[in-house]
Amino acid sequence: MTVELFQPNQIEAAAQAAWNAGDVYRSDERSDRRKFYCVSMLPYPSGKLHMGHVRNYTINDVMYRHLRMKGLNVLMPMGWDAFGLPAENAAMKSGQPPARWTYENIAYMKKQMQAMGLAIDWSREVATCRPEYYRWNQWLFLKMLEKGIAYLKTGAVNWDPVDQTVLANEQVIDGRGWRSGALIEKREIPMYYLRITDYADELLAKLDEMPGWPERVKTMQANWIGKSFGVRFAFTHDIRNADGDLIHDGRMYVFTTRADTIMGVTFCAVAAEHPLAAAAARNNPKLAAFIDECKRGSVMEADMALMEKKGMPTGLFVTHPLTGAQVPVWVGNYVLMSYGDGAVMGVPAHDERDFEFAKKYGLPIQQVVAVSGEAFSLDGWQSWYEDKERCACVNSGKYDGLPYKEAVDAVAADLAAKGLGEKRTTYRLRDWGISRQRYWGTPIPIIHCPTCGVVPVPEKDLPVVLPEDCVPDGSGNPLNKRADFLQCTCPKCGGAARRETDTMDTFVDSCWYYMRYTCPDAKTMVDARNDYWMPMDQYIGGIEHAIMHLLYARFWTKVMRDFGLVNIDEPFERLLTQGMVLNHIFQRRTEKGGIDYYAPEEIDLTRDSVGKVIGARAKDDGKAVEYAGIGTMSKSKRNGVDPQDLIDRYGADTARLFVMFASHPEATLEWSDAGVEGAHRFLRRLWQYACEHGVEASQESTQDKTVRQLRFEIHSTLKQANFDYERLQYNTVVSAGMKMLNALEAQGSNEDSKAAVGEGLGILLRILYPIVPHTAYVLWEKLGYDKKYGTLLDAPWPEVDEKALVQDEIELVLQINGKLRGKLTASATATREMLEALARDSAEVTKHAEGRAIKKIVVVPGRLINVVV
RNA sequence: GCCGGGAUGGCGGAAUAGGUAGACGCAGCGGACUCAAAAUCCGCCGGUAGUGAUACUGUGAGGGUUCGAGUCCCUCUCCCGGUACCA
Repeated sequence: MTVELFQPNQIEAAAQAAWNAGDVYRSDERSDRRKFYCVSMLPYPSGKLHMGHVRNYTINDVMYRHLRMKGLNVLMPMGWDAFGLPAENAAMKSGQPPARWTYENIAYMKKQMQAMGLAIDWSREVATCRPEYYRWNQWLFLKMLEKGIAYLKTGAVNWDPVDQTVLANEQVIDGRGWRSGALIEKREIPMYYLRITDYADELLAKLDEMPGWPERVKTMQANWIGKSFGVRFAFTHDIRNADGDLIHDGRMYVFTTRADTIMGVTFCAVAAEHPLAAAAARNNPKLAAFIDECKRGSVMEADMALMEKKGMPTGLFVTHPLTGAQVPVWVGNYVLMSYGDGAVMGVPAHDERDFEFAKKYGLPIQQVVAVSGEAFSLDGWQSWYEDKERCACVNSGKYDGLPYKEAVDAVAADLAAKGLGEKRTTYRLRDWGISRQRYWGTPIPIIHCPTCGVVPVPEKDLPVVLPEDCVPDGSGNPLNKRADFLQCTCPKCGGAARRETDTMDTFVDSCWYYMRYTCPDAKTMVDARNDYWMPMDQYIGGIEHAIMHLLYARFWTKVMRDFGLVNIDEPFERLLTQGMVLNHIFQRRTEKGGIDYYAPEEIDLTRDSVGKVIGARAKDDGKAVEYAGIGTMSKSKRNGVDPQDLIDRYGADTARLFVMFASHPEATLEWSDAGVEGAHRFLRRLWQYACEHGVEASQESTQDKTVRQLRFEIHSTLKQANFDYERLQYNTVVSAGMKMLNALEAQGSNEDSKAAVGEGLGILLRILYPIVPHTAYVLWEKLGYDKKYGTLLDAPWPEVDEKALVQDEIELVLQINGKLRGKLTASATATREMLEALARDSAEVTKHAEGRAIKKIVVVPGRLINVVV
């Protein structure tokens, strides 16, 4: 065998040329093998790949190649989540239309993926910004509108009063617009919503039938849906609005999961947007000012939860439905109009938030439940109230002594008798608002007619095509300035009308792209090919998508099912949530309060004597930069690492090997390239060894002792690698490959070992191939294994020779009182009694027992003997 | 704040159902080869004490269960992800 230098560029070019020539990754539906459909969450075309992408697609590629060798009909497609905010941001900077930026990024990133040698069937490529894709977003939206699954309602957005535009949460920094620096206001505007809450029960219940999903993801989704049982009831009143009409027919509804504490209500709180608040503010300038204050600030849950709980009395009272007491109504900044009825009952004695609110504003606190053995105190919050199963009513009149469940039943029955309340199941989950006041997205197919009102675009007029030459400038949606898009005729009356300019949330795009891959040229949304490939066998993507994307995609699938488009309930059979790849973040505040991010390579770090980072400066101006800790790699934070340098320097196989070896796929990974050299060194060694020792196993291995030892090493390592492949723990598969090469190298080459070396090398190339396909593929052919097994793409997966694993003697650990004290060698067939005797008579036991009597001997077969004295 | 997850040598990580902690690498140190360097090869490599055998100690902190705990339970700290308009 001629020894050539290991030259990744040549090797990878040759392998990829062979694959492309044979179009070897194209999959179809005619195979008689079992299908396996595996998909990586489609990337946003932000410009360049980063390490998170490399990790994601390599995991998918490893799985593809492994299972294809195992004889499955595997499909791995790829596409682009091509609509979204970053393209508009880039447009504002460069003056180029988002479409151009997006298509250029797609072209570049596709080239990078091809250089990685991924087994992608590119004939199925989908870009969500193409009309032939998003027309079906529009089509299904119209069907949902028809069925009432989509509906119109108002919702709160961030309004920048200076730039006169709606901002995304990300564009609001410390309550100010990222470009204008202006204080942001909440504004209620009409939006389309999808009734995901109608599916809440099924979305929750089905989680129990999804064994292929990680527990943590199912727990997060279940908590997000947040099913709770309680009572919805009304406080009555006779408060009227500006027109003199009774507000909400004189009923202020609230929901509670703790109806057993209803006798402890000492106040109520409503949201700033609640009609009662508006009514009270009419003649109360101070309250009006407070309501205005509440409307400023963030709409984000995290901010809301952290902000100081503030309130102001309205001077209005409502009537307690059971006691008839007059209860003061407050406006609270922590009450959300979008959650439930926008009003809550206040029971300061037994709700932590109400307790703090009452303490702050001097409201009465009255104990109405107790747990035996626990003392009630006004000094601080006591968590035993939260343990509702232990609670029983006190100071509650007829309910006294009733435990939680009975008390809730009794209260609910009494409220129902008065026609003021009933038991109700509620969800934390809210309907999904999909309207975005942005340009670069799927146009919502609606026409506004002065005569007919809101008119859906007829199906025959789909798609409503988004013009691709707009350039956003930060002052609202550019579609509003496009007469050719805006002006249209009403499909109902034929009169002049205006087209809707809101576009859809990009989460709509990612709800079903994986179904379009199965039939990218279908004349309908999906066709029969989708029934072949779906449900997807394995979905792979970042843990950050554990809730929203995955829940929306599940919901969308159920809607498609209910329209008869698919015959599955759940889209994803198995889910692998890849850990985030993190890197350092450096930032500097702009004058207007925005944030400029600096890439790590643009920074000089100063460290103290122990190497701890104590300062950071920008290389360009030498001035200080704030270190913002560590966070997930992203374009927006500019802390992504482009894998291209790695690929150019060491080749794709080294990059793939290194990323797979670095950690378990599901573990978070702090980026460091220390160790890349080691990965490359390993491939070089493999190449060198294979070239020098490559022989086809043609004869039976001898029974020579070192040969038997080598075969034991190879087959036990193969067994481990098989197990690790099954549980998708690819980092230890790499370890197994390294161990195997170590074992082969340790074995000198001679006539006795020739067959075993040939066998071992054939196994090694196959277990490494999914991870380093180019090197393994080229070596496989160079060494002639293809003549025996065929091309490595479809070569049979190696089988463990159980006979090679049989050993005559085994080593057991000897413990005394659980402490390691020595080792024993015993026959593999030794009985428990023999092992106990062996331990009893050992020098270690004599020494460490120090004359104490043996109480017990624990024998773990094949592992250890623990002598308890 | 709330929900989910994580923390193991100087570093990345391994330990499959509670059973030898540190596999496999990186870095480092010592040596071989070399005029020299690189590359390569061999050896050492958690800490403390000891020439050594060995002993003690050690998986974020504190407590518990067990013959035995990185792994199970309780309390806490820090970090990461999500928190509904980043994707």
